[in-house]
Amino acid sequence: MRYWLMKSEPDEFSIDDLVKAPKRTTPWFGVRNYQARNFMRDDMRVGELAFFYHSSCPEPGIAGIVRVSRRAYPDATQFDRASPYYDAKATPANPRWMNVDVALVRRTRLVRLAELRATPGLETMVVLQRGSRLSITPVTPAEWRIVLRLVDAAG
DNA sequence: GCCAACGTTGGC
DNA sequence: GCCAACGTTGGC
Repeated sequence: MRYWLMKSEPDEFSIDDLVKAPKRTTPWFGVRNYQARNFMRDDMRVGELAFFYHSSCPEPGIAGIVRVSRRAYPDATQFDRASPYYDAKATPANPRWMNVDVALVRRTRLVRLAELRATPGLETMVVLQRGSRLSITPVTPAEWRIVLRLVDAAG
């Protein structure tokens, strides 16, 4: 049982979009980085929990908690010529990109990046490392507990 | 808009 | 297989 952090640009898909989504569930489509894909394809299991992180926006930070609700399967957008995520080298017989589905556990208060950085015990959290750009990163159980306390604190 | 950091591409 | 050039990410 592992923990994760998953980045999304709120302009593209925000925690509020997930709240409004059918069954409060979404495919985590559009990942076009092999390392992040491999985490979904090889490691993420139904029931595992992840922080939903807003990136590339005025207030980056953790905005919610989600649960993996379906194991990885081919990302439909790679076959869609109209999609910005279309990949000409991918075919249904030979898909290149995969996604899991995630379901909302709960929206949380926004735990800002600066707050994460200032919190003892999170110094080695992958997402906080210099130059870290990976859109899906593992979170250790210890980090998960620390961030959960932050999430539930008054702020 | 800037730019550091990183990933990918492609010539050789 | 190397590595320079280029493109992308993402905080600021």
